[in-house]
Amino acid sequence: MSEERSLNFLEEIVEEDIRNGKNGGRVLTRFPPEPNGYLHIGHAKSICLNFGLAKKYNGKTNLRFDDTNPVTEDTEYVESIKADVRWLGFEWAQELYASDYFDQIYAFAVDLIKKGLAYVDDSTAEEIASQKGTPTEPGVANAYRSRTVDENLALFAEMKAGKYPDGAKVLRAKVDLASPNMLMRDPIMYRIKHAHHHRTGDKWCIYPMYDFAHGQSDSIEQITHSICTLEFVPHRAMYEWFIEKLGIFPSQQYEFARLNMTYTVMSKRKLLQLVNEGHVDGWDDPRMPTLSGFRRRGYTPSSIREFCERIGVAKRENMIDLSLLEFCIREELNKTAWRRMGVLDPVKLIITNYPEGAEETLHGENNPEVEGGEGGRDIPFSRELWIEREDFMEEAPKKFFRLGPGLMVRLKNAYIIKGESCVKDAEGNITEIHCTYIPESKSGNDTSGINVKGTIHWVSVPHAATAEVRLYDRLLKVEDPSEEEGDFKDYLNPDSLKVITAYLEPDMAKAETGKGYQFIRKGYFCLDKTSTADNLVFNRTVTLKDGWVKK
RNA sequence: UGCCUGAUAGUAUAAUGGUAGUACGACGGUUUUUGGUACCGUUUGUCUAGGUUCGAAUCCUGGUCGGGCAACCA
Repeated sequence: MSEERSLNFLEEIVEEDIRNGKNGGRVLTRFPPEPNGYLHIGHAKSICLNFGLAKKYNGKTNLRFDDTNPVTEDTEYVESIKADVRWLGFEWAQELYASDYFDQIYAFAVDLIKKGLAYVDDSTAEEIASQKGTPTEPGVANAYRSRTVDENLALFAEMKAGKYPDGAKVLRAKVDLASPNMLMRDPIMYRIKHAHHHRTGDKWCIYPMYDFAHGQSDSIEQITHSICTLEFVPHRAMYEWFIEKLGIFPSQQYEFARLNMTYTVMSKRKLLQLVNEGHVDGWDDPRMPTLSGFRRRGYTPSSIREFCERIGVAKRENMIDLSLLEFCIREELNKTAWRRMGVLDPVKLIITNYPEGAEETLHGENNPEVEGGEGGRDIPFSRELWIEREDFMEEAPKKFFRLGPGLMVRLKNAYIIKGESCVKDAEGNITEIHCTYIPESKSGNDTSGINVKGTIHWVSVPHAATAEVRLYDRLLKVEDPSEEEGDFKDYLNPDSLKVITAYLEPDMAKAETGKGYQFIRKGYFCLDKTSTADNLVFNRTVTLKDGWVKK
């Protein structure tokens, strides 16, 4: 029942805290996206970690939007993020916004000014940058740093009141201009932005920076374990400094290594570029590593959760094989997807000894992985079939277990046939394959005594449903574009999408949205959101694992 | 050249001073009306040099290599 699994380092921390009675054993985490883009699979790791940890230790998780920069954020993103988190299968305790705390955070700032720990600086961004020094040289103080508390109080109030234009002044923490940690060299707490905020409207013209909003929000919510990615490690000193000086609830920050995956990019900036420059169809293009992209591609929430579970979590940089994600979705779809036949690269097969005009109805089970097959469907059969072009070879090598002159193969759920000949056009392309069938070899009723090594899929020509099928492949040609010369876009895979017209079993006209189908021997597919009754559109989620390597 | 981090098979991740294990991948086999699935097997690893110890992936010291840090972004 309870399998012995070793704990990851975050679980160890939490268990240790519980053992020590820290926070009364309470566990409260948060998932804190900035609503300035769509969630991707890297966020899924964070979501699974935060919600998973809370669930495991009887805690809760808040969804908090880190909306402190009004110029990049939008409610469109808020809505997509909520939908994606729910789709992944998680329910948050509270939906919160950093902007809900603006009054409180402002009061915190006033408190620090009164304590002589914050000051208003009139310097330009360039001046502040140069006065900060470099990693090897300390920064230097300017005259504003010694302003009196009263002066700072008055100036800060004026900043809030809108007396100054953008960039005229900032509020800075008075920490240590010589700190080896650049972030401690008097970081900016507030900047002036006369911008409309998607939630607070025009109430504010000053907005807190990340360092003076995130930890404060955590503290206000009494978050016990604030989990973020490694690039925030140097921020932890500020996180703790503010909490200590403010004397507020001591949330604690812990960092893990973000997810990187081969053959894709994960940064919001790059994903935005792909969308804006039209390299993809939008945020939910099935090639995108976004959750909406994976959803449209046919990935299930449970497969992504399983993936997040399997990749583990640690503090070292990592690059996960795309093949692990593919394994996760195949593993699930193999158990759930209904089997159907679809010919993606059709060539006509004529059964010369099957009567012209005749047809019959055969049967195939929906899912061989399930006891009883989950029912089945009727499959029309006739004299002319579509088969896969690659399933016929005029001069077949030894271990080619498919069709060729004199070679026998079984038509899935139907008869054994024997290849006879083929017809070619002027260029030598095969246009028609002729074969004969063995009437007593009918599937389920085979008295022929013949054993064949191969089985191929097919679709009856007069009965076939026609569909547009989108074959997706990896976004990039290389595992890691950051290891290559030049821009990541130089490495976009030109074959990441192939649109073809395929012939499917007529039954596929009744395909349901959100359900995964296996086109036998070809892969897993799902109905695209643009599909209509007149114009069926399928997306390939992933191919089947292919053990057949041509010599 | 400052500070912070990290380093275990190809990729991830365990082993918390006591047999280096698991998964994915790759390769091979058995079964198979999907060259899928399932099952079985093989393969490859503790960055390096010292030290402590009966015993080191683990502790100590030096080095090497990777990632991060000087946004009025988060």
